[in-house]
Amino acid sequence: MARNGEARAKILAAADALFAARGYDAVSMRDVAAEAGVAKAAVFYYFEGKDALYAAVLEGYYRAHEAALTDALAREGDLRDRLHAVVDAYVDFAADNVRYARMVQRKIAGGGGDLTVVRQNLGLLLRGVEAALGDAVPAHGPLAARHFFVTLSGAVLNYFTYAPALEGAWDGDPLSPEGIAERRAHLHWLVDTLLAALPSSAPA
Amino acid sequence: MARNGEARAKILAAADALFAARGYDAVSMRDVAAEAGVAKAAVFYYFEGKDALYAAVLEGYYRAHEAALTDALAREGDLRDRLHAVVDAYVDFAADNVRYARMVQRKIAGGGGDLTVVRQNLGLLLRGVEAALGDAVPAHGPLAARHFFVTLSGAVLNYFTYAPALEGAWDGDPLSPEGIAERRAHLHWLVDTLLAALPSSAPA
DNA sequence: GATCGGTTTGACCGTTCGGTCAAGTTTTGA
DNA sequence: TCAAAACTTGACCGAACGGTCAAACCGATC
Repeated sequence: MARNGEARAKILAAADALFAARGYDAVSMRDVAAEAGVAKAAVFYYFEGKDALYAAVLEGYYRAHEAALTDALAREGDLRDRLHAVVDAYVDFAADNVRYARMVQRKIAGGGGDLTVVRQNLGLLLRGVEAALGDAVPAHGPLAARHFFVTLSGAVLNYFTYAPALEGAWDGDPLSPEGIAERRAHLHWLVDTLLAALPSSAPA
Repeated sequence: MARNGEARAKILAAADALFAARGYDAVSMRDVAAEAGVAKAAVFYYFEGKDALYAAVLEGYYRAHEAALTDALAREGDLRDRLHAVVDAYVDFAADNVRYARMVQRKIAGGGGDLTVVRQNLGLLLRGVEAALGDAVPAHGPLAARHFFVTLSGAVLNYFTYAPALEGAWDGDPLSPEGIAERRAHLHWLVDTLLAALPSSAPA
C-alpha cells in the first residue's frame, strides 16, 4: 500500500461504516482492521486508539455539517427564506449522511463521554436560529428561539433516527427520495405555519 | 435476603440506574451485582443473561408508558383537548422517568438489537395520534398524521435527550420544574398552532 | 546495491467480560 | 424435626477486548 494516505483513508472509511452500523462498543479494532483489509496494528499506527479513531470519524461529519450550515445561515433574504434554507441544509445533510444522525443521537443519549464537541455544534445551530429569528420572537418564555430550535432540530433529526423503527407504519421506505421529499414538505409547512402564528407577524 | 422478590427488585433497580446512566455496554454484570449488593451469580439466577436483564428494565418502562398513554388517549373531549392530554402524559412520563427518554433513543439509534418492542410502542402511539387526528388531516402526503406524530414525539422526547447537551445555552436547568413547565407551554402552543392551521379547521 | 525512514505485520500481553458450577445457606412445609 | 426447595455465594472458564512491540517489508535516495 503505502501510496498516499490510502491505508489511512480505508481505515477511516471502514470505521465510519462500522461505527455507524453498530455503535461504538460493538465494534472492535479487529473488526475495523478486517473491514479495511489491514492488520490490526496498522490501525494503531494511524490512530492513537479507539477513542481517537471514533473522534476522527465524528470530526469529519461535524466539519461537513458545519460547512453546510454556515452556508445556509449566511444566506440573504427574509426570515422565511433563511429558515427554509437552514431546514433544507439540515435535511440534505442528514439524508446524505444517514449515519450522522444516528451517531449524534447516540453520542447525546449515550451518557458517558464528553459532550463538548456536540455542545459546540448545537451551540452553532442555536445561535444561527436565534439570529435568524431575531426579534420576531420573545427573548424568554415558551416562544423563545431556544424552544423553536429544539422543536425544529428534533423534527428534522428524529425523522432519520426513527426511520428504522417506523418501518411497518410507513408505506414504503421513509428514507427513499420520495419519503424524504415528503418530509421536507412537511417541515416547510411547519416553518411557514409557525412563522405565521408568531405574535410579531400576526398583523401581516 | 430471600424475603419476597427483594433481591430481584434490588437487582432490577441497580440495573435500571446503571443502564440509564452509562448505557448497555459500559455496564458489566459485576457492576450490577455490586450496585445491588449481591453476588454476580445471583444476577444470573434471576435473569437469563445481560440481554434479558436489559429487556426487563426496558419492559417496566414500556408498561408504565403504555398505561400513561392509554389513559390520555381514552379521554373524552374535542381534538385539541385530547392532543393536549397526550402531550401532557408524554411530558409527565418523560419528566418522571428522565432515564426513559435516553434509553429509548439509545435503543433506536443503537443500531444493533431487535427494535420490535420499540416498534410496538411507537405503533401504539402512532395509531393513537392517527385516531385522535381522525379526518382533520389528509391520509397521505406531508400533512398526514404520521408526520405530525414524528414531529410531536420528537419535540417532546428531544427536549429531554438534548437537555444535557444544552447546558450553557439554557438559563437554568432545562430539567427543572420551571424549565419543564415552560417546555410544556411551548408544546401546547405548538399543538394549538398546528391544529389551527390544518385545512379542515381553517374555516373556524 | 547499501541504506534509511515510513509502513505493515503477526505474535503476544494483561485485563475484563458474560456466563457456569458445585457447594453452602436459608426458608418452607409436612 | 428434618428433608426438600429456594436462594446465595466464591471460584472458575474460555473468549474477546484494547493495546504493544520487534521484526520484516518496501520505495526512495545516494
